[in-house]
Amino acid sequence: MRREVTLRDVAELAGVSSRTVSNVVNGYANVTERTRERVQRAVEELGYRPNVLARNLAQGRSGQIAVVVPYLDTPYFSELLQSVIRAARVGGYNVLIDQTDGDPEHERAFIADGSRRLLFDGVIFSPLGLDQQALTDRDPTLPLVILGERSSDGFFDHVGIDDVAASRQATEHLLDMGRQRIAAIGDQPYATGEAAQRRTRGFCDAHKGRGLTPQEDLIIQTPRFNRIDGAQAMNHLLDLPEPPDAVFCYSDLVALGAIRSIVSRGLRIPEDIAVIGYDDIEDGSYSNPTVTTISPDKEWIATTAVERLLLRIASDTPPPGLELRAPHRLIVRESTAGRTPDAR
Amino acid sequence: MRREVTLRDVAELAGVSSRTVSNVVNGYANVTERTRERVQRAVEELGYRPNVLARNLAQGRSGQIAVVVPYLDTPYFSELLQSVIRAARVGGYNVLIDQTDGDPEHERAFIADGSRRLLFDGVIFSPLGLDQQALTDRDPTLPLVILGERSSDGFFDHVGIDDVAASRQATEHLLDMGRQRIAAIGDQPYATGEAAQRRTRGFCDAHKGRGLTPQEDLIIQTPRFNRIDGAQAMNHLLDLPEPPDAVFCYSDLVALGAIRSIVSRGLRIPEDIAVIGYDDIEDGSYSNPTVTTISPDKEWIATTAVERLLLRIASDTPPPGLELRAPHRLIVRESTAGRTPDAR
DNA sequence: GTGAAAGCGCTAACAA
DNA sequence: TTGTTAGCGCTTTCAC
Repeated sequence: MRREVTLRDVAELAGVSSRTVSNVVNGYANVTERTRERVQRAVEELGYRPNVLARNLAQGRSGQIAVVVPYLDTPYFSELLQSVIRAARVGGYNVLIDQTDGDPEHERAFIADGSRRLLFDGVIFSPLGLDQQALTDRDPTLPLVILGERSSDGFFDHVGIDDVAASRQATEHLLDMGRQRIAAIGDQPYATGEAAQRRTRGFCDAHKGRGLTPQEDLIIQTPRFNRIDGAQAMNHLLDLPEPPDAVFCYSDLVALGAIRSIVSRGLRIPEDIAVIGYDDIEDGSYSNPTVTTISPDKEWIATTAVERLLLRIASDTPPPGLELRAPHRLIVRESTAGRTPDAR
Repeated sequence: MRREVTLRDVAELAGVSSRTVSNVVNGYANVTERTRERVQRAVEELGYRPNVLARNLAQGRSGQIAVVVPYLDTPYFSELLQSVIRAARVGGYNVLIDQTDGDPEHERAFIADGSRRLLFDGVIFSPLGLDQQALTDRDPTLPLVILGERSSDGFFDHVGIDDVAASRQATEHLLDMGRQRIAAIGDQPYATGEAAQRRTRGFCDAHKGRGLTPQEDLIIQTPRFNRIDGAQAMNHLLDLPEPPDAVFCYSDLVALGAIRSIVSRGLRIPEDIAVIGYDDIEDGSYSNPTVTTISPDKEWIATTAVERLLLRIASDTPPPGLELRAPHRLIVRESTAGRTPDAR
């Protein structure tokens, strides 16, 4: 490759020191208009462009943040990432994205004392395979914001909606529609299933709040929150001697899978079975039927996460870890309300 | 931040030169077993970890590749990205992802002589707003692989399926089902719509091959390939005095939008109107009805793109730009074949 | 097989 | 306001 034009070359041509050129290039400090112009001209004449790698080393920062999610092709994450990238760009940061496939080792590599540490100035992380303990054993110098699962240990920020309240609200909506046998799909009663457990709790709370008892056998566990999980769980439910008349799904993908199963059997939604989802992904507003769902404010989550992370990066004494509650709301669509006469 | 442990510190403790430590750390060259061990111990004792930033500068490479797509939340891209990340990881590369929102300026910034040039060793790029000309005015030193749209100018590789053939095949499938009035949704008759135009060509070729003439007024243009575009275009078609009995959609999202419109009007798929899509995204196999589609081999595309890019990065004399044809196949589902008796 | 030392190109403390 | 210069921490040529 051709020899690169360096700061020194520019300095020489412009007849100034490299320090001055650096100042001009970075828009720093006080530089005489005359000098600035002279430098500018030299820059253009030589086609100089700063070497990011050198700058990174000298500054000890990379100008990049990493966003780590379990699966990129989960619509919830890809929709969220979109907003994260935009927010980071505004803050002058590039975004390095990685997916972990939920592999604990891979996840740990990101937040532990690793050789990649300096590659990013901070990490926004949506863990899946790591339990709370593993989150605590991390590089303490790494600015970190956690999304979704888990809760803050006081040393990082955590951004997410109130799962318990949201799930309770979803379940109450089904109860309000007069449903009697409500199933839940997505429970994960083990260390890494915190988020799922919070949803189950909300589900039970809603029942208890009305003096009802949730039926154990209608709470179905799934390893993940994908379409296939929803389809399988729903098939199981439909095979019961007395199938449910409503289902609360822990994600919209699960709901879409469940809907597929229901429709395949020739049953009607919501007449025979009402379905509600979680996440408000775009698919849910175009499917047949469209899906009633809990809609977390993704824009708020993304913006807040980036904001807090940049703050952490900028501070030399790390701010206290916050528990940040994103707004959410219930969006009622066909899967519980039925087709409205003039739907289009 | 605490003072970092450097190579020199390790060398001092181990009583060797920094050169030797570097050799050990990188698994280079010939180092005596004894020396290696001594160094290894020092590394552990001090908790040394190499500084990626310094290494990058010294080597003049970043160990990162960028993947640039128009929209991250388009399932086709997020599914593809997933495979790209995996393939890159195997090759020892990190993936920096960016989305351009189809903005030509933003796109140009990535392939032009920019200050971010050194941040990635190569780029896999799926352009949307740039025409062929703009692609040619790029940093000639940048290893580049283009996905999807456009064709190679001989200086970069292009990976994609044969759009004309695939579209022809899709259309012929509809003709084979006895459809008479076939519409096409997604044409883009302007400079940046090459891919769309190739699909339109295939659509027309299929008709001509059977001695038929495609009807101009059934070829609908859309600005993008999203659900909303499909829904709107379909509504328009349904308002025609004589609506089509089949639609070829230029993406699965368009198909899903179209399906939504059709179902909303109480029409049946495929009895009244058959629908075929393009891309084979997961949604299409869980929707009601499931979507017949053209399925590009995404794994092949991702693997090949990464492979070629790494090859380009490694070569000092750039290899010739190749036009690489990914395999594709037609997947027949309910939107053209109807519900099979024992569907589940 | 190992050591010495010269970069890589930029930033920023210190001086002038 | 501008110049001088010492790093940033690693790689790598060249000599031993």
